[in-house]
Amino acid sequence: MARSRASATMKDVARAAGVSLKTVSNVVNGYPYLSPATKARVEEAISSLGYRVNVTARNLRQGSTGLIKLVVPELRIPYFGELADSVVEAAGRRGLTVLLQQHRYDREAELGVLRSDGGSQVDGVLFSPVHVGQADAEAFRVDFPLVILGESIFGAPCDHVSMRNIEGGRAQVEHLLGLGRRRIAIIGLSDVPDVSSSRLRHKGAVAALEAAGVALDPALVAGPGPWVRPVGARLMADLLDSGARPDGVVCYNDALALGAVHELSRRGVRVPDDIAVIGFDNVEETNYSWPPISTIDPGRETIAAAAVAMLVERIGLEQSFDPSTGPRELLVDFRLVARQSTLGATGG
Amino acid sequence: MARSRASATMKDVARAAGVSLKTVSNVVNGYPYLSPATKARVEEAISSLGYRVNVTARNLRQGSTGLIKLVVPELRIPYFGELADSVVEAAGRRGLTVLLQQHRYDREAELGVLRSDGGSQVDGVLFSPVHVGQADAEAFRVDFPLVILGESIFGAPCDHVSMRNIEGGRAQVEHLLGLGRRRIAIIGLSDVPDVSSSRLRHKGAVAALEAAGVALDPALVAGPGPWVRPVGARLMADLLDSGARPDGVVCYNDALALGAVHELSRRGVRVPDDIAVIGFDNVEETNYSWPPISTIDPGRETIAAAAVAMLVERIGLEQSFDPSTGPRELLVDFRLVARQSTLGATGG
DNA sequence: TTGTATGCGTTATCAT
DNA sequence: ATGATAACGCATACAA
Repeated sequence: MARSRASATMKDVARAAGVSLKTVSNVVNGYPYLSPATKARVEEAISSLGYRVNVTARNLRQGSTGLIKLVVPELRIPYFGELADSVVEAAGRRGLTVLLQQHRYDREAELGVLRSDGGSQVDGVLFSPVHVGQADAEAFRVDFPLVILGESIFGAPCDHVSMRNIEGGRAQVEHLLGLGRRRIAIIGLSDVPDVSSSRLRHKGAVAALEAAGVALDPALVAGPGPWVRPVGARLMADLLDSGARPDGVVCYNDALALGAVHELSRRGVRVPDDIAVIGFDNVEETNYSWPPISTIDPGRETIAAAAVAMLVERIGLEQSFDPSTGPRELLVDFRLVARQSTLGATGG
Repeated sequence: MARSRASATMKDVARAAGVSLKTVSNVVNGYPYLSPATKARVEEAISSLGYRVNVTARNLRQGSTGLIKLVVPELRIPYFGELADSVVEAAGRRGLTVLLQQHRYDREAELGVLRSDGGSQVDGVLFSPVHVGQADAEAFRVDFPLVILGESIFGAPCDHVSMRNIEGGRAQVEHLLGLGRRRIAIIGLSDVPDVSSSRLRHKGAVAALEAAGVALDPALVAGPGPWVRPVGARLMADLLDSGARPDGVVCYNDALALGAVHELSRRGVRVPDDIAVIGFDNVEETNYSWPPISTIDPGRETIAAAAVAMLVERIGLEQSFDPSTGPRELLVDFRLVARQSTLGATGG
């Protein structure tokens, strides 16, 4: 028997079961006050007709979609792949489905997210911006639920989940200093003047050096450039070619660290014997590179769960939440993960 | 002035502009035959009211959502992160938005995708199954547009895009043989009896060995286990601990290869001098590990674009496509990417 | 070139 | 416990 292409509606089910539309709706939505007989009859009709609720119609009627949008630079960057994984997971636990968008570091694309139609078709948006920042604060005043993820835009007129970037940068440097390194190079300093992850981490790093009375050699600071592996490799190469001889390298993300370690290995420079390297993000890959790379774990799952929780409150799915609450800022704690790229062989 | 929370509808715009609903609709949808005056008046009203089309209502009316669903094991696996990236990109080029779902290798979750409501709220589904395969062929007979991605289920009652797994496995082995390796180990042989990537790649690998008259030592075949880095490391360790002394290792995906190389490096085994290693997938990470790992490039972008194109045809967005077309199977070409894990240092 | 009327499939408000 | 009927916001025959 050929399956009919157009699917059955509630009306069809109602007719087949000899009940009204409302009754079918009641059955479908688990309304408790139903006579077992009617319920059975309706369920019978549903399965025999292969009826499924039309989610779009339900959405129209209820004014919500059960969808949230996640906007990241690009999924092929391991950090964002892992972040998306955690967000999809956290959203799923709350019955929400995630719709994905990539902005590929394009400022216009990022601004588009904040335009009024950026929230259409979804109940809310999680946004991980790169080139839209402090200077655009007002653009974040949108009329749909929005939570900023991972970037630090202070005083933005919307909720915001991030990690303690300053303290993270400080911890990176303190770790190397604690291991006796003194000629510390830095890879990943951005040239954007506002409050980016890069500037914050750098702020912490500089503070740690100053606190220890160690001078930061400007010749040992490399950047800017996208935070991807090839750039890490190139910046490391440039440093070495310029005659710089660091004994420790702080990279402001793991991709840069992976590129840097790659370049060092290629040149036969021993890590960490000659140069210790520490990254930032704790992507899975750092644990399986050789040597495994020390890094800062920003608590990706915690960030994702917190961001989804905040968004859910803004959407209005939590009774206990006061909608007049002002913009909130949550800074998640991190931890330093020490591996062989700084510690050396550990009696494997 | 406080922005009203409930957004304006076409009716509001029509009233404000002193025209009918239909006219507003015409303006919004770019209907060409409009007097410039009316058009201007409507646009004025639209912007002053901050009107945005209600996508849900439009979807209900038009019977489609502009959404497709991508189901993968998990996004934190680099291969699937990169695949999702390409799918989102390809979908975007066709005006479709991607909704994400993870099945985390859970068979029930995979079967759920194929249940009748798996396609609700979306126009079509791209599905990358793992534990649902040949034996479940009939389950793939669903009443929504569906394209299987990357897994080889032959004769399934739906479209299917994959790569030439058998030839890929053969190419891996031939590459090692061509470099003079004879004691070839294999990592990643699955124990599922049906047509999985693993079995197909293995089939090609075995064929290549036989064709060359090289015996495959059963003691050199490792598996099963999830295709992730720690498993690659463990299987490599087990091989070495068992006293096996391969001079080449074929891994059926890159994560296994990365784990294996990691373990070899940890033990001070030289790659490729002592043991050459080749992976499969060409994830970006293989190019930045040390040494860079030779691999098979399955043409991820091509696969994604082809899968989206097929899905678009099934959805009915292509006039030229005959909807009565039977299930199609597309095998994308691959290429071998030779790097230092098999070639050795190349005069860096 | 523009307006009127109807329906997409569902849920909600009243009834009974 | 169930039914009749009216929205939700939009697009489209059809009419003018």
